[in-house]
Amino acid sequence: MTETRWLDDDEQETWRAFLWTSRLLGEALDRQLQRDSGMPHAYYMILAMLSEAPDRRLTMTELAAIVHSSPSRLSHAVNRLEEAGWVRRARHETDRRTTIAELTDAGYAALAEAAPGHVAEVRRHLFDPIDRERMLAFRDTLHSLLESLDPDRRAPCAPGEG
Amino acid sequence: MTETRWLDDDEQETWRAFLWTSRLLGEALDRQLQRDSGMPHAYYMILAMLSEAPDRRLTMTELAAIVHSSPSRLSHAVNRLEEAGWVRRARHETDRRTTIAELTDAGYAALAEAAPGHVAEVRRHLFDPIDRERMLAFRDTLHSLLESLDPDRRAPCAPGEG
DNA sequence: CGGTTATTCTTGAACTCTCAACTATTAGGG
DNA sequence: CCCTAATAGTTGAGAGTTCAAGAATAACCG
Repeated sequence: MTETRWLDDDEQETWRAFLWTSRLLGEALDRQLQRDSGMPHAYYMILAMLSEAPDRRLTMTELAAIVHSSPSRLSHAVNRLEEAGWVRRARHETDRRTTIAELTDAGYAALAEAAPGHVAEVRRHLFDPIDRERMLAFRDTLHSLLESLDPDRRAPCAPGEG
Repeated sequence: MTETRWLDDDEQETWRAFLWTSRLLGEALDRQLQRDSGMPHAYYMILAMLSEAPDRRLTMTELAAIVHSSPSRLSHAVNRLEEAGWVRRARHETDRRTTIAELTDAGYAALAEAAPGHVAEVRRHLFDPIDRERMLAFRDTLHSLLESLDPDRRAPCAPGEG
């Protein structure tokens, strides 16, 4: 046990600003999606990532890595999404352990309908308030943080339509 | 309804980087606190904010604003914290509607014991990976976002020992 | 004053997430 | 080959959050 090095004032302010920003932004997006499309943001993300995959199919493990979810969380979520008719489970051809999650047409339609409102909300809260230069610096900093948080680089931040 | 303006590649990358960063960081902190101190981060924050208040007391409304919580969430949380003996509810002198939440000595002790490990985790994930210059730029960007997300500026990011 | 409105806080139900435990299947090593 | 270990996924219980509803009190205002 070494002596604790406390946060100085600048660090304190940075940390709390990050905390409130991610909290408020997350809540704003959850509220908008829940209200307008009846799904939480985590579920939207699952549909979005599936929609970008080849044949709109991914194994549970692949999907969990992409949306940064625990296996358990994803399994529960897919249960709900299946009940809603937006996702379907299928068997893997050769490995009988693995389950494949597949976006249904209804799921694609729900995603397509939800997307505009969601993107507008992201733009309003995340991109309207800052100019492009600051956005790019912000992105670089986030990538540095991610590298430390997720050393295995499981998940891409690359483009799609989410 | 106007035509949707989708996110371009840089925006997409920025948005996802922010999403995963806040998700992973939040989960890391929750896990550390839950494991080492038996409380989720939201509860730690409540104790921390109370500890910085005059007499370690705040009304529920004040506290909710400071920790960016809904009244309901805070009420449930204080129920648990009261069961744990870390917080006590008291009456307001003149306004019988308002409840005052007060940090107990046991609560202060729990906070003091949890703090070093928590701060270490914040430092490890948030400050070790980036230098001071980028941290300050990061902070400024977050403040811009906060201004849009929280126009009433309800909550301070100013220093304390949280 | 008296009635409406706003504020403060709490509750219960529904839902999501976490964690630990568990099943089933495949891969590895003597 | 067989036994162990690793991988893939699911489940149930417990805990936290959200939302809508409601109770109590205070403030407003004609």
